[in-house]
Amino acid sequence: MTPRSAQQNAMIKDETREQILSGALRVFSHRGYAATRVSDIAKACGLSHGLLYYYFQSKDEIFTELVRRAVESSSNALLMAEAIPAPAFQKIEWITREVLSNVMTDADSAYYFLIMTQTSVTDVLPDKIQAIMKQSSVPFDVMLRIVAEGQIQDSVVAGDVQQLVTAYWSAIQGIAIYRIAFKDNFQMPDADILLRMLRAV
Amino acid sequence: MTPRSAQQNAMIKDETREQILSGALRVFSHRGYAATRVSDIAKACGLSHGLLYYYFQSKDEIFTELVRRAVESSSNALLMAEAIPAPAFQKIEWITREVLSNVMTDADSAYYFLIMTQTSVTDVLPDKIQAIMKQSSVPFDVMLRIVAEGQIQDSVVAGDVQQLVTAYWSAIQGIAIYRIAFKDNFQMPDADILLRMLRAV
DNA sequence: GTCTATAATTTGATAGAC
DNA sequence: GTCTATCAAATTATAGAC
Repeated sequence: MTPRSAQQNAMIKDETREQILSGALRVFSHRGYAATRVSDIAKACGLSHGLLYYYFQSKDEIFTELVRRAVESSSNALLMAEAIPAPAFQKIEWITREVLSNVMTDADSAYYFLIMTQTSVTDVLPDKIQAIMKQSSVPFDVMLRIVAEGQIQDSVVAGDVQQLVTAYWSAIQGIAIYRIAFKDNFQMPDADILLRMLRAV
Repeated sequence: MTPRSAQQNAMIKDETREQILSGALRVFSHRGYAATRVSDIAKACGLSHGLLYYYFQSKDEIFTELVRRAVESSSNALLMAEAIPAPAFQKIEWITREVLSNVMTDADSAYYFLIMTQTSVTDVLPDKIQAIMKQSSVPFDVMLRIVAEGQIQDSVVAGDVQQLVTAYWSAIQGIAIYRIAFKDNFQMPDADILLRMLRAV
């Protein structure tokens, strides 16, 4: 048997790392940070308890990486939508359909939503995570700007912008959670139902 | 000092029991079932660790009682609204304003929502609780009936009833969670914003 | 009724064999 | 790279003093 090259080793290491993060996402999202045991994660990704500590320094570090990715990806998605050269309401439509479609077809997408929700509610979390969570308002802030823009363009209904976005974004998050809770019995609402909250009459 | 009467003792016992449940609701809702330590609850209600076991047989039993109350109160509220002798959309309006008002002014109300959400998502829970949770679809089912009634009366927009209620109820739950996450920075959306999802045009 | 002390388990994390 | 064995700390639940 020829020895593995350094490159091959690096690839294996990378894959296993992702494998751990994937299993951890599933477990953390369903049980929350504190309730998740390291051995639960190990079992979920079919690896030994000890091996996780070869890839990550602690349970904290695994969770932190997941929260970091959740914040990063949702922020990027919203900032990208904002940059689309189109009328405000078209941006809102695009975001809504994109998010709902992701939540429906990609389980991880819904899990990331759930992790963010849990993290925002829980009072006991490592400091590092608290710091990352402070950037978690980016998606909400982007929505505030787009909705305000839509009101100027008369495509979004009049009313308090903060209230409109709170209702809209709460619904998005609520749907992601419902999708996980109901599993196969879940029926995804059409984007138009949500858009009625914002669309000008 | 005169000895306490049996009646006085019973009152104290009842009050302390409620005190425990009140503290437990706050802690469980913020940390989830498994992450909540019995000593956390004891600290939250200013009682000793051991005393909780005088009132409840286990951590399970405390949580079970809270879930039972959450299911019961939300079911009762919705069933009561359904029984109001009024057009369907007026029932929906009443429910929406009532729930949002409660979530805003009564912290416990929002905590109950959060417990229900967590419980519906988590995969590892005592069997007893799983059984209670099966009744948790009552509010959703009531909404299904009222919305269908509203469509017949042409006061609710056309469309798949399941989808409409999923969007509406997800938004309600999402708002309750957001209210807890944002605390004093939260601005409650006006009920009309949510009602636009359902109102006929 | 309420507390403190403690027993039995379980957990996060480490060490060392392969 | 991956596993098993093990430690120190924390947790649920109980026992017994007041």
